[in-house]
Amino acid sequence: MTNSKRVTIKDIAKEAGVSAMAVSRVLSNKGGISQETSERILAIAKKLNYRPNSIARSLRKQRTKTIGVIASDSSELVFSQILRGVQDSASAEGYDVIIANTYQIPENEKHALNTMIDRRIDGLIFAAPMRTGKSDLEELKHLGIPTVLLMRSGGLVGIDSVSADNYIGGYEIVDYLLSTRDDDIRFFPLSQSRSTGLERIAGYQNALSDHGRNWNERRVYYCEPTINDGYSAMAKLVQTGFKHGTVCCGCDLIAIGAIKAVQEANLKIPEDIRISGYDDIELSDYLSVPLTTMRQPKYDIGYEGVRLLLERFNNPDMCSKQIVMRNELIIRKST
Amino acid sequence: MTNSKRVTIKDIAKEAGVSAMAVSRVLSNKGGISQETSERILAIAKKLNYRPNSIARSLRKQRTKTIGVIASDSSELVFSQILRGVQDSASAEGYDVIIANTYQIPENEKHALNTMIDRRIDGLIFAAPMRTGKSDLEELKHLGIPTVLLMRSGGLVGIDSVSADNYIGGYEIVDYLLSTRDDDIRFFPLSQSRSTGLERIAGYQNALSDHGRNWNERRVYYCEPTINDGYSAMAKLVQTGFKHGTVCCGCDLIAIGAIKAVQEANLKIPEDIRISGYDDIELSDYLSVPLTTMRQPKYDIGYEGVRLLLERFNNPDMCSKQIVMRNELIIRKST
DNA sequence: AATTTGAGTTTTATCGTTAAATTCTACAAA
DNA sequence: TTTGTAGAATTTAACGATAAAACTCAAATT
Repeated sequence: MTNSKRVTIKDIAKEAGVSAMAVSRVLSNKGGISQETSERILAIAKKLNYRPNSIARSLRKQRTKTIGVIASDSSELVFSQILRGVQDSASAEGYDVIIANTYQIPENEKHALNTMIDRRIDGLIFAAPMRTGKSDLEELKHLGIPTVLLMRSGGLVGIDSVSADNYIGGYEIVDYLLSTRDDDIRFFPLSQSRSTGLERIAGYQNALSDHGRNWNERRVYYCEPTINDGYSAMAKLVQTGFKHGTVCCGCDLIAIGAIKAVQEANLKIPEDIRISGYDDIELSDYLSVPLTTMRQPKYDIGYEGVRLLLERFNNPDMCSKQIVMRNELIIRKST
Repeated sequence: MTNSKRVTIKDIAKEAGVSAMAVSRVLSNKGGISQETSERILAIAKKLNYRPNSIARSLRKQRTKTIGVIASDSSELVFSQILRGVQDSASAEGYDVIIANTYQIPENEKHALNTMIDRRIDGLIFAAPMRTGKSDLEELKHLGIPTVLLMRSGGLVGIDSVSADNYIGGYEIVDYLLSTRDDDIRFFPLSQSRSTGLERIAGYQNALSDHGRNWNERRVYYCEPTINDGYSAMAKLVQTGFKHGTVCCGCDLIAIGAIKAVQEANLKIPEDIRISGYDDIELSDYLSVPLTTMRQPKYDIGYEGVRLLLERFNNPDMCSKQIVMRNELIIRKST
C-alpha cells in the first residue's frame, strides 16, 4: 500500500531546478518558458507521473468544471436516457457531472441543492418535476448559478429550458387516435401537479375539439407515472363495464399497467381496447403488446440541455432561451 | 442577475468582530468558543446565508467526500439500478457521486480514471466490465485510492468487490431448466471476455454434468448483451432446423432478442421453445413473453459496494473482502 | 557607454478553510 | 505577590495552483 504523497508542481519544480510557476506555465501551455526548460519540465512531470489537483485549481480559478444534475430518480427509464445525453455532452466539453436524486421529497431537493451550491458547481441541470415551486430557482439565480430546466417548459419565465413539445405531442396522439377509429376515448393522464401533464392535456383537449368532441372530467382518471396506477385505473374502468374503446395514457408505465388489466379482463388489444402511451421508453417495442406511443427525444434533451448551459456560461446576459423539441408518434400494435 | 461574491467565513468574522478561525470553529462545532460569541456568529452566518466552500475545505482536509463511479453505460438497465443503490448509500453517508461512462472504450476508461484521480475522489466504484485488465487497478492501488469492484468477482485477488454469485446463478438456472423438461438445451452466453459470463458458464457446465450431460461448444453461440445479438443468434439457430428445445441466454436482453426471433418463426414459447434470461431487468414481467430469469440484487450490490468502500476508508489495512450475494430464480412464462 | 527591450523566470499574493501553535485574560492556588 | 491554569481567541502556516507584478540578464538600439 504505497502511501506516497501525491506529486505536486513543487516537486517537479524542485527536481527541475525552477520555480513552481514555471512548471505551472509549461503544464498549462501559457508560454513564456524556453523550449529547453519546457521539455525538461515535461519530462520530469511524466517521469513522476504528475497529475494536476483539480481541487486546488478550482479554488484558485473559482470554477469547478462540474455540472450538477438534480433528478427525481436517476434509474427511472426516461431520465436515464436524458442523463446519458447530459453526460456525453458534458464530457465532450471537459465537464463532469454530479447527480442527486430527490425521489420527489422536498427535503432531499433542498439538501441536494445545498450540496451543489457548497461544491461550487458551475451550473445546474434541473430535471426533477419540482413540486417545490420557484423559490429554489430564485436562490440559484441570486447566487448567479446558471440553471437549465429539462422537461418542463411552460410557466417559468426567464429560465433556460429544454423540453419536448408536450402540447403538440398531446394533440397529435389524440388526433391520431380519433382519426383511426371513432371511439369512446378515455384518459389516464399524469396527475395535475406535473406541468408536463398539463401541457399534454391542453393538447388532448384541442385535438378533441378539432374532432368535434369535448373534454369530460368524468372520462379522466389521473395517475402517477407507475405501472400500478395504470393497472388500477384500468381495472376500475373495466369494472364499470368499459369493454370497447380507447385509453390514452399519460406515460408508458401507466399504459403498461393498463394493458395488464385489460389482458386480465380477457379483452383484446387493440380490437376491443386500444391503448396509447407516452415517452417511448426502452423495450416498449417488446412488451406483451408493443406500445403505440409518443417518442420524446430524451437523449437529445439531455445533450442540448448541457449545450445551453455552456452557452449561458459564455454569455451570461443572453436573454433566456426555451428550446422545444419535437416528438415523434410511434405506431405499434396497441392501437 | 446578482453577481455578489459568495459569503465566506471572513465576511462573517468581520461582521462579528472576531477572527476567521473563531467562525470556522463555531461552524464546525470544534468548541473553544464562548456560548455568547458562538450564538452571535451563528446568527450572522444565517443572516448572510453563508454556505461553506467544499472546494476549499477539500483542499485543506485532503478529502473530497466524493466517490467516483466508472460505468460502462449508466443508462443500461442493470447498471442504473446499481447506480441508484450507490447513490442512496453514498448520500446517506454524506458523500457525492461522480459518474463516468466508458462505453467499453479503453481510452474513455483511461480518461475517466484520470479525471477521477485529478478530482481527488476519496474512493472509486468500478462497475465497468473492464477489458483493460489490471493495470488501472494497479495504478489506483499505488495511488492509495480505495477501490471496490462491482459485478466482477473472480480473478482479482486483493481487491474488494461486491457481486452476485454467477456460478450458483448459472448452476441453478440450468438445473431448473433440465429438471423441468428433458430437453435439447442451447446456450447464448455472454461473450467470453466478460468474467461474469465465464463464471455463469462454469455453473451451466456443472449443472449439465449433474444431469448427465456435457458442455458442447457446438450448442453454444456467444453474444454481446444486446437484443440484436440475441435476435440473430436465435434466427440462425431456427434456420438450422431447431424447432423444439430450450435456450439459456446470458442476459435478459439476449433473451428478448431471442424471443422475437422465435415469434417471427411462428414457434410457441414455451411449448416449442423455452427461453431463459439472466438479470431480471425492469419490465421483464411485462414483455411479450414474461421472462424466466435469474434476479440479481442490483440495488443492493450498489448499496453494499459503497458501504464496503467506506469500511475500507476507516480501515485501510483490513484484508480484502469479497462480498458475494445470492441471486433469485424468477420463474415466469418463457419456460 | 548608456539605455531600451523583451524573453525567461521568480516572487508575491490569493482562492476559502482549517490544524497547530501562540497569545491573552481572568481567576485560583501557593 | 508570584505562579499556574483553563478558557477564549488570535496568528501563522499550510493545502496546490495560478494571476499579476517584479525581476534578471543578454542582445539590440541610441
